[in-house]
Amino acid sequence: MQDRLQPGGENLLFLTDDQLLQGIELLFFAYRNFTSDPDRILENYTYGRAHHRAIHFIHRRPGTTVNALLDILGVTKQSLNRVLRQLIDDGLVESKVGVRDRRERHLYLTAAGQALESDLSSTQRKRLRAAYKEAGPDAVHGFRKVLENIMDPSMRQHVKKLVKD
Amino acid sequence: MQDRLQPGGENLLFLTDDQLLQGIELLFFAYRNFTSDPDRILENYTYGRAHHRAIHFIHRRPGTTVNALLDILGVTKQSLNRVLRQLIDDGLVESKVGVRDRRERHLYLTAAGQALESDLSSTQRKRLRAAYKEAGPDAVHGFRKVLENIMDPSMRQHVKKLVKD
DNA sequence: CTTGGAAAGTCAACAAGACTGACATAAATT
DNA sequence: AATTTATGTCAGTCTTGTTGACTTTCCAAG
Repeated sequence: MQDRLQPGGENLLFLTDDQLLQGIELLFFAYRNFTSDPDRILENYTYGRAHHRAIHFIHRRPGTTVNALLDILGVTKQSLNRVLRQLIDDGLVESKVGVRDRRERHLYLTAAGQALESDLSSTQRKRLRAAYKEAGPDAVHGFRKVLENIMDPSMRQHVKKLVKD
Repeated sequence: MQDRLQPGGENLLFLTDDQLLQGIELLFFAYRNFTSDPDRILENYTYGRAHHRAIHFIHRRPGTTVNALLDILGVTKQSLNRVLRQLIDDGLVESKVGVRDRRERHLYLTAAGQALESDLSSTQRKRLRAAYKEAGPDAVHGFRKVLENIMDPSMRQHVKKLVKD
């Protein structure tokens, strides 16, 4: 928009402090709206955003262990345990003792868990799909690139990429 | 990356559910890392993220009223009031009675408030600047475009744009 | 000029979800 | 046999959000 090419010079207007502050605000508002859809659904349950996060990552990484989940979510085990206990008690998550290492608990969504995941996820996918569609593939590529750069390098491995067979 | 042009067809691979789920995870991780820098600074104070948000928006919109801030932050006045009271008591924020409407309180950062704002902001600007720089202007444009599309239309007005004189 | 309502501030109680610290159990590893 | 690892649990604290009730200030309409 405002960052046109300077005549005969390099365009660095997108690095001004004002542009950066706008980016900070964009992230703040977009993220809040983005999480508001599932939050509304969760109001009908005794669950919150913490449950949503656990459900999302168990869905994406079925069979993941508690420790791996702790690593991804970056919370304490006490905090995660409270969430998992509720989800297991309510029959949304199944915890299976590891075969190779029986200390480990491998986590899976039950049918009910998958149903809730689908509900929560579909609102966010819908919002993101509309945003992607309107912006176009090039913009989406830029969006992903900048987000990846914002992330700590050590966390980038946690974004699960589709593996082509 | 994975979304190459299909031979003779339209490229809609960036709209697959898997791509969308990756986008959801990118947003989650990037946003968390993005807020972790100021969070670390705030640990040295009795402040949290709520104080940071108030400081940020008072900095960007000096003289804004409590009501306008409530609209932007989307919290209850009781919640905001607790935060503002601390910041005012600690001499980081100044509350001035409105001239035209003396019920209104206009909020400003004091010198100390500006100092903390600068500390908090600089960590995020640094992270974002590096991310922008590496991704390039086109990617930044796409990043902003998608974030704007993700936002509720009614919130877009709240992202303060630089006014060219 | 009175009064209704808006803006702001305050008090109290509560809940979610994060935290720390301490401790328990089972299983794998050394 | 001793130690480490993975997990689970209890207890208490903190931040930050919530609702509800109430007061003060003060603009503006009748």
